[in-house]
Amino acid sequence: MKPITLQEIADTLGISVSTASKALKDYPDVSQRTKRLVKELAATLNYTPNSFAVNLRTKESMTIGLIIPEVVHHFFSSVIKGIIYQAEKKGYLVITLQSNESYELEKKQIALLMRKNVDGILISLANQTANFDHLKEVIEQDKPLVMFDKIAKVLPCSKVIINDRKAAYTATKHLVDSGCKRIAHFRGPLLPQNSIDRFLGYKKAIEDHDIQYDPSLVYICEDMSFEEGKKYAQKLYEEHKDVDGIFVNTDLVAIGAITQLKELGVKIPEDIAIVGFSNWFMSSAITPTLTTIDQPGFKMGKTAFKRLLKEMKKKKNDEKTDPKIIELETSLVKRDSTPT
Amino acid sequence: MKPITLQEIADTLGISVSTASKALKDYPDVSQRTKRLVKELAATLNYTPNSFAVNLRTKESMTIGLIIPEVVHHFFSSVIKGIIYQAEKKGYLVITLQSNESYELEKKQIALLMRKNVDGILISLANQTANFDHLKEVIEQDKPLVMFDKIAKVLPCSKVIINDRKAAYTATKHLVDSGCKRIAHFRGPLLPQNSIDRFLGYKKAIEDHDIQYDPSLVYICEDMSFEEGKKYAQKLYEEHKDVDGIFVNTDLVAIGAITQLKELGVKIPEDIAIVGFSNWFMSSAITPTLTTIDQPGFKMGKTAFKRLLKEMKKKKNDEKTDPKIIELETSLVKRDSTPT
DNA sequence: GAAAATAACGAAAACGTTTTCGTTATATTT
DNA sequence: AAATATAACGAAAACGTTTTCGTTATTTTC
Repeated sequence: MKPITLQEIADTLGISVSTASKALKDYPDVSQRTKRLVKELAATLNYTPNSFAVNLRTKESMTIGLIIPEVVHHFFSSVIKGIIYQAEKKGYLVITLQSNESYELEKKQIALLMRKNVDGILISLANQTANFDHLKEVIEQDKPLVMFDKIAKVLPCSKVIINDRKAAYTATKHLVDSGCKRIAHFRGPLLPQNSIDRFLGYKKAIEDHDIQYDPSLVYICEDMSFEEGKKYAQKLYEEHKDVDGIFVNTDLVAIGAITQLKELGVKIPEDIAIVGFSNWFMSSAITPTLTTIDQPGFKMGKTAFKRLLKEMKKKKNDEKTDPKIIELETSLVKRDSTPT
Repeated sequence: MKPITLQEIADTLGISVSTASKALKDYPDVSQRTKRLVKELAATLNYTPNSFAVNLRTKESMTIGLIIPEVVHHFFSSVIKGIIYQAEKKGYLVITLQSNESYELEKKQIALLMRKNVDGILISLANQTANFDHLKEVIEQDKPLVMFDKIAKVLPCSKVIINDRKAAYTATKHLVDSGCKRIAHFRGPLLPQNSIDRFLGYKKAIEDHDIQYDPSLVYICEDMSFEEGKKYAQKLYEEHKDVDGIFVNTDLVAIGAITQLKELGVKIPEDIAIVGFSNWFMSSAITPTLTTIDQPGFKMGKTAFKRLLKEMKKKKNDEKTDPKIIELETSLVKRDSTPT
């Protein structure tokens, strides 16, 4: 019932705690015979080191913290999966917290993780976060920190991202190349950098191809829901009969738009071509299948953890690491919502 | 840079570590004056207790483990959200692991969590898990354990579930009440109890209403994907022209089926009525909107943690708790895929 | 055969708290 | 004034491990 301790192993073997400990960790200054004895006894007694004591001694817990805006989200849950997968592979556990897109919560959670002495922190920012003092604090305390996807460019820490602007450019350019002359954009909220960058990519792409930028063709989706996709598709249909292409900030909204346009009798892609963003699994399921940008969530999670691990190791050796920005490749997935 | 310790506070105040500690925790045997002094200094120095030391002393870490078959899943991610939400509210952190539906991984992860000395464990079983020795071990070690959704009935621990059989009965009965005479069932894999129960509920419902059970109307979806929904809808359409209702194991498959049937020109709900299971957010988005069973994931997560917390507290007071089975209510959400 | 090297072990400090139990000094009761 | 109660503090053990540094005893070297 009571867990076995080194003390007990040492006692039954008539040796000291120190040699018992050293035997288990194959120190050179303990005889083969003793090592064998200790290891055998430990195995039969099912000994496992008390992790609390180990943590206290070694000052590390092999645990990292993860703060994410929203767990119930196809992209973020893929990232979580990647992080957990990679962490477990390397012997680390992950404490997950959800900021709910709230700055206040995010701030509290950072403090919480610092108090818990996690070995490192992974974070994707809440939309509401505009002040970064809580994160600066983390960096100043020399706690390894890696941001992913929703980042703050100004912070001196490593980041794993995609090039939203470039991807949006590619998506929009694909519409242009498909023959679209008047292209609308359903964008996300004003704050997070991602939706800004995607908007800028869109704008650059049309301007580079001699299409006049028209602000009235840009619709802002506050909560990026299916319903908003339908709503703005309806509005677009009423306000701009001449639009022949839409670049949508995210697949869910795009699918909402497609649903509505289909009901209005609009032919996709003949009348209006559509490109989404994310490559959500449903985008290959609907009719027509949705052309989109593949955003590698699982890989982003893996990469972010790998980077964090590197920084945690460096820290153990009292080495400094320079912040690194890792840009993951995205790709255009051509499907039936754009003409071949 | 170096974190502040009680020792340092005690030294600068010229008192002992013990009084410093007691002052912070409002022990009665320390003067108001000293308490004030210690608290003020602690505040200005930004003192936070070293959690590793606290863990070692108190033998608890205010951390629980969570093992879930798949993170990227609308229902499970809702449960996770509920767990994290409730746990954080009560000062607990959650270490999440993913079993990937693999028994071997699940076993390893249980061992891992036990070694980490989490205060309790929450688990939803992998489909592959048929042997429960690893969980019996947990119970024997007197570590609080609560199962949810995918449970093992034989284990003597608390469980939070829905009544799959009853819910499936309700769903199928709704089809009968809507006038369906020949009702098919797209079920899940053979192993997990949930798909068995849903099948049994379906079977009972039709038999209770004098409809002959016909095994050829039951299709097994191995991975419960959108594509399988399409595939078996196609098959059903070819093999059984007379079917006028389908109860589908999960919304995603149901939506696949609807998609395919629409393409075949089948009218929903006039020709074939459909009921799903889960109340995934997309089920209110598609056309026609999907009648389904609402499965309260977030609430299940909250409830499971609450139960675990109760058992953890009891354990601290050396009290025993009897396993309790908590059944959450489900409800039929009537939408357009069944006749009004 | 003395000096030096090596092998094997243990004592003890350290990690930072929490909590029990004494110990003083003062205040209260008879 | 003696006996008792109370208030305020500190010493020290304990949690279980890791790791440094001595200490033996044995072996090797010249």
